[in-house]
Amino acid sequence: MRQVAPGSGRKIDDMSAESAKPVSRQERKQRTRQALLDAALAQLADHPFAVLSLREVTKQADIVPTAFYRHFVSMDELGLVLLGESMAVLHRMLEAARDSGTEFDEVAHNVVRTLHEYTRAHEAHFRFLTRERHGGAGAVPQAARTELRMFAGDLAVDLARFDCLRRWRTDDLRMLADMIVTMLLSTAVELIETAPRSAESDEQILGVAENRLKLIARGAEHWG
Amino acid sequence: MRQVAPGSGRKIDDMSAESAKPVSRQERKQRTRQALLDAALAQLADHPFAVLSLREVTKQADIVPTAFYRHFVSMDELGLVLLGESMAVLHRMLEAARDSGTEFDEVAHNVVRTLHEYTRAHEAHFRFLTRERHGGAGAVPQAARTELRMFAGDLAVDLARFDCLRRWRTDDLRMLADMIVTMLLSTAVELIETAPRSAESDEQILGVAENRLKLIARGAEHWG
DNA sequence: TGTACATCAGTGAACGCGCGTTCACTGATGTAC
DNA sequence: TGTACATCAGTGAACGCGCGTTCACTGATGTAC
Repeated sequence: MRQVAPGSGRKIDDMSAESAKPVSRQERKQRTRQALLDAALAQLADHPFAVLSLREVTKQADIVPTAFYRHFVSMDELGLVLLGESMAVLHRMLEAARDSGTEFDEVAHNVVRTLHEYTRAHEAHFRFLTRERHGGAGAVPQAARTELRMFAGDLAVDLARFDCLRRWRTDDLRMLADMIVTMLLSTAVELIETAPRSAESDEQILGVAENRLKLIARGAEHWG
Repeated sequence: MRQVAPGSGRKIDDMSAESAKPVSRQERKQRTRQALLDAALAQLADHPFAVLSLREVTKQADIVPTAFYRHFVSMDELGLVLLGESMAVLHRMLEAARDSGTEFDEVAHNVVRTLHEYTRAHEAHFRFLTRERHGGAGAVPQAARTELRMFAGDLAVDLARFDCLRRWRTDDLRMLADMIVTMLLSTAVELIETAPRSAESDEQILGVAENRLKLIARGAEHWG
């Protein structure tokens, strides 16, 4: 991110296709901002957010610590942006899984495949969400809990559309949605943290996850 | 913890019953050690373990920072001792819940009551466990995950004794045990974090938890 | 198109602070005689 | 029981380090004419 004569410091990926040479100031700023977010996300693989250091994040984003404040007023603000990104991923996943069937078992199968795809595409975000969910009293963990609670609410609305859940009490739907969210997130973390990574171990984890969903579905069918 | 002439600095609880005045050196040491553990646990209410500071912990235990090393070689060692305490609580709870019935619904009811009792008696330990479970790459979170995995294994063995689970595959029993452990721990955290605290809100949370267990039970009955 | 000025992302020195850890010490407790 | 010595939990000064944040600055980009 050092200032250089235009073009002289261009990175490899700037060369691709029709890469316009005149990188505008706001484009540069946007890139640095993204570099900060990426650097933070990378460090969150191993540590809770509360332990991140502004200096480490800026070092990894290749700017000087003080330049951080050109982009965020505090680490908490950056954390809340990451949370927004993570929740957007989750909502897109829910969108993708919607209408993936009418039979519970069919839905379970498809949901688990969708989860697999989204988890692999956004590992860091999934890890971040599960970690911060239990992360304590900071602004980020609190917001994460609120967001996930709202997300479970959205899911409950979707669940209400299933025939056998149509007449359930709202509380019970919430309970069901909470269980499913928790289960999906722990499956995501299992996928991410299992090493060595292989198609076989992924399939095994997905199989277990599908069974958990089906078990919940059986329970729901014989409820009340 | 300042050194004082014998008896001159006695605390109120030293006065109780037949409190022997001659507090031996090893008794004093044991008390300081416990004070350190308690201080750490108190701070863990709001923060992940990774963020605790030796200086804060010793301040709250009323000793000088350097005296910490008379009791533990590092904060990690202290954290692992806390983990041991927490797992002991969990195992005692499992023990107390064992043989609490033969019918699933009866067991669900009793288990949830036992959980309530143990959670209230050991709030900090329950919170510590759920937090560190997702806490990252440190020694304490890793050990917490290992311990909880083993605990789920123990629970799976107990589950195998139920008539309708007798013939389940080991994998499926593990899956069931994992779900139950996760569910019980999140119920504990809900109990702890819900404010304001009241008998009504506790009952509501316990009711939902009981339903979740029963739903899982229904699923298990109609499995395979 | 060329020139003069404004903007502002990134710089680097400096600050005060809390951190973990070292070390030589103190003085009450414990023990040997 | 009394005395001389050993033990060792807790002390306090000192260290070097990384932290978040302030500030005046630089110089390429952007704009007005």
